[in-house]
Amino acid sequence: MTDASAPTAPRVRFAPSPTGYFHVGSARAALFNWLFAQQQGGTFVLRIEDTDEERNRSEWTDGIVSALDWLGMSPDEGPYFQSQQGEAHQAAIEALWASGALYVCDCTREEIDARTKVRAAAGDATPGYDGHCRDKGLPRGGGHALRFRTPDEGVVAMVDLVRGEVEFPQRALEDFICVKGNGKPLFVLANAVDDRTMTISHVIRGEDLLPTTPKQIMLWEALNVATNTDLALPTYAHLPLLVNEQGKKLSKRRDPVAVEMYREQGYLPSAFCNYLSLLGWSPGDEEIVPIQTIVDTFRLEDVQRSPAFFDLKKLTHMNGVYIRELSVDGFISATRPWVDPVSGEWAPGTWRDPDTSEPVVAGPVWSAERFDADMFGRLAPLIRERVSILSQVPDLVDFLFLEEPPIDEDSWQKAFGKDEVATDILKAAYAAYADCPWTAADLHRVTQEVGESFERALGKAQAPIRAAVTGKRAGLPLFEPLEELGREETRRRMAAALDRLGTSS
RNA sequence: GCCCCCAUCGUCUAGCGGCCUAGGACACCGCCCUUUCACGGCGGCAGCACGGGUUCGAAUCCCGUUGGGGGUGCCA
Repeated sequence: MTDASAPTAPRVRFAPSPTGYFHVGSARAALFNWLFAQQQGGTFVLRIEDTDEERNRSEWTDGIVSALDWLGMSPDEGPYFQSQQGEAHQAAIEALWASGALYVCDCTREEIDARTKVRAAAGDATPGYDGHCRDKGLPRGGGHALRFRTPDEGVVAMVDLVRGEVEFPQRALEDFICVKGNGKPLFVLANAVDDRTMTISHVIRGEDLLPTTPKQIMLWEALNVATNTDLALPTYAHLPLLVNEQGKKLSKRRDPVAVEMYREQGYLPSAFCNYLSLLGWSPGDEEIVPIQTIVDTFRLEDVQRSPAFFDLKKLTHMNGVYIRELSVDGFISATRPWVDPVSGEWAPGTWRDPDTSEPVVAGPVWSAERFDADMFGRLAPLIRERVSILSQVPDLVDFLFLEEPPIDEDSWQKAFGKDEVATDILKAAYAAYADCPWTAADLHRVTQEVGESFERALGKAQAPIRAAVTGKRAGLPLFEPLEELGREETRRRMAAALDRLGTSS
């Protein structure tokens, strides 16, 4: 038995067009749809709007599906493909035509623009198409487009869950094209028809689509009339745009918008979603909260109406917090693709920027044989505290897994450039390390003693040793890695450094 | 040009008429902790765009101005 008064579970859809990569703005739209569906016990539908007839469609669709999967927002239904809704689209077009909602227009863009210019000169600022072909009664065919006849007076009013009441004066709404000359529907029509066939209850999308909403509402109502149905209009919710530091809509050209890139760089999906949820919404007192808390407290009505700047610094900070909250084992397995890729598994370095065809991060610099998982595991707690994105890990441990430490010239200069005592300390430590007990604690003590003999604090005393053994001036605490490296290799590197300094050991 | 949307620290936000001499977070700047670097702790800087109303009382409501953004394709 169904209770007519019981609210039906909402059906929302995420409807991206395949473009080769997954845009962060899309990810945000997907997230808010997903959150709403989760909370309301609704259905999250994925619909690929692929009517642009492009190549590599399946590959690009795979990208969307796997990106959603990575983010933990796999759809309950779909993916459906707009390109496979041809029959429904044609039926809708025929019904609209039969009901007289459409008319044929044979104007060219040039003709329309010319007339607009003339009108402007005459002081009439009404833009857009002027209804030139409205009553010409042109026959269908001949490669001509079909326009939707809009009323001249009145308003289209809607209640947007985010924005409240919004009204559009009809006189500003031109007779828009909804069927191309080739008979295929335009986005505005196809999108609305698909929402009807998929019985979508809530359309949650970016603010950039707000201006097309009145057209879709008119289309929806015309479709109801034409097909003698009474499908309820979906409830709309238009999310604020994600913008760059200039306050402009995130653009593919100059902003880092590919979600794949964030994955490559080692952002955690949990942190990424948490950050995205903060753009235009707030969970309250604490902003770093589990996804379930977000699901529970999320309300479309609370979504901010103004655009939000996508702040990489804050995202990165939050990612660092999430990394530090990982268990040691969790950290090790999360880091694995960056330090020890397993063939067949996802690995960084595989995704190419569609514009440059370049990978965004490089893989490990050492060979698989040199990587020591046990050693890495023992050092993991020290590493975990020092990275905010996972792709920073290799740089912290490379010296452990390479034959020779990669010498950073700047660090070398800092360590030995102007401090002549540095070489003496290195020499003294080299000697002291010859027969001292080889544990981190002992190395700590012995190094401190060496430093004291030169009236140098430990902070100063460890610097030349660090440069000699790791090639860098900053990194993990020194003595644990030295213990791992072993007496022989550590002293070998110190001797090599002394050689390089032109001193004999 | 026209239509639409928006307006709290540099940024993301809390605030939904009195609890606000406006709270938090990121960033930034100090100090502390410290074997480097980080983490962490403490402190600091910094905001209700402007002008009119409404009200005993306005960041909160209304109007206007200014500023910003989006849309304006036989793209989606």
